[in-house]
Amino acid sequence: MMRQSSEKEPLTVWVVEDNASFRENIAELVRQTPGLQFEHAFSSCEDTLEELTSSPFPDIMLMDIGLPGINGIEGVRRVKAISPETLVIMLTVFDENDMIFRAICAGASGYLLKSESTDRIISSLQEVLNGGAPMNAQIARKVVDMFSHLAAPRGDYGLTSREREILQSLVDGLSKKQIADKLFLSFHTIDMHMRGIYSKLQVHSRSGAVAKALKENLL
Amino acid sequence: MMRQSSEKEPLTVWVVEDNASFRENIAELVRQTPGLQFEHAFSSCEDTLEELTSSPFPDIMLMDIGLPGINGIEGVRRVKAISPETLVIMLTVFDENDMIFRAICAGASGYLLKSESTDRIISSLQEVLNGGAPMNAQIARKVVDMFSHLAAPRGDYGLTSREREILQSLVDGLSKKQIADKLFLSFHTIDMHMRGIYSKLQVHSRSGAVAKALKENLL
DNA sequence: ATTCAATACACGCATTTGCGTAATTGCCAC
DNA sequence: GTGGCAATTACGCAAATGCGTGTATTGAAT
Repeated sequence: MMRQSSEKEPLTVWVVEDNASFRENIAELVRQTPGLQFEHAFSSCEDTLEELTSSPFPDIMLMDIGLPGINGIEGVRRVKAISPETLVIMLTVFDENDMIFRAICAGASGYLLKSESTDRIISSLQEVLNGGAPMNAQIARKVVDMFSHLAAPRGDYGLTSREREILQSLVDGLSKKQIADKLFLSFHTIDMHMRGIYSKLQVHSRSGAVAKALKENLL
Repeated sequence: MMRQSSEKEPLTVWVVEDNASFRENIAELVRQTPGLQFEHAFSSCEDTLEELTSSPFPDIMLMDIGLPGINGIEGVRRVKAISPETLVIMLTVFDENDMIFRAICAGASGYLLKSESTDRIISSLQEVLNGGAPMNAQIARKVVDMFSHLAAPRGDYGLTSREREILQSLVDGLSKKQIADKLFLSFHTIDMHMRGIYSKLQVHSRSGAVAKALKENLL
């Protein structure tokens, strides 16, 4: 974070985009911006990954999603695998939910539409370096919505705190005896509590309980 | 979304904030903004929820996180439960990871620091109505980072397809005998495969295997 | 041709589990 | 002050599990 303050050198930027004119537009834009140093432009992930084996890693990469061959999603994943410090901003014509989700999961730090103004694209480079995650408002909302939908509603089966504690130990793979030792309780007590857990969760085995606990995150 | 274009009436805004002076600041700010109609200010979630039972629901709510009694997180949850259409923007002095996460999961559409400029706060109201998710750059990044960490990289332990098939049955809570019947195999064969699963996953019990399978979603 | 991994089946045994049944203690509410 | 409830300890037993050890077939890799 705040990389620009700790380094004097200009920030290096690579561009990965198969459309030649758009690629040149961006490149020119970066060249004209003080503090940024345009280094390479590629038309494919393959070329980019190749270059990564022999060049110093760039600080920022602007990457199209709809690339021929290795697409942008897989591209970010591979780039981040080689150079985790490189911040990748995805560029796309679509604002399709699934793509955004996958790009972010693959390690992208920002997600912009190609229709954004050039000013916005340049300012997003600053933003990402300052620890931000440039994305347009609608995309930000989708991310937030996905997050809240993804967050399981934590089903409550009326487990007591003791039972939750033991359930956690089950998830950790402990046997009744081990749990008893850990909690300074008798083997029989643990056995008893597990019966309570089983009946409340409506399962008949530890694996069933563990599965239910993790699937509906009850801990 | 895009509510302002479909409705002529000014957008109603409620403010929930225990600090009296900050509350009045915001209220005044809203009053002075054309197109927004300040309706109520409350110092607690309890009062707010009470009012929701008798008043028409507001379009937007600005809510402090650090409230006495019912806190902001629980507050959003309850407000959204009563009025899902109301867009809630959280206000906070802290930018603590866990809080952001919980607020978003509870249904907040935006997350701003109290240190933001008043201009920013007003513009965020427009932003949220336009389908955005106003949050400062650092917070956006944290959300994105949480997302990517949350997306399990589907660890591969070199399980064979047969082993994955059996692992799935374990997650479903079947016993060795049941799995054997289901797959038309001998009990012993299942036993054998489970040993393979255990050694590859480095666990020593079915619950351990189930936990690992679900935590790192291996299926 | 031979090694290797995956698949399949088998015996034995110590340990663990799931469950029926039962009793005691502490605490909170009515 | 008593009834209810969570938490605790307890015995016994059939069933299931985890694991050491062994054999055999198949297809892919070397």
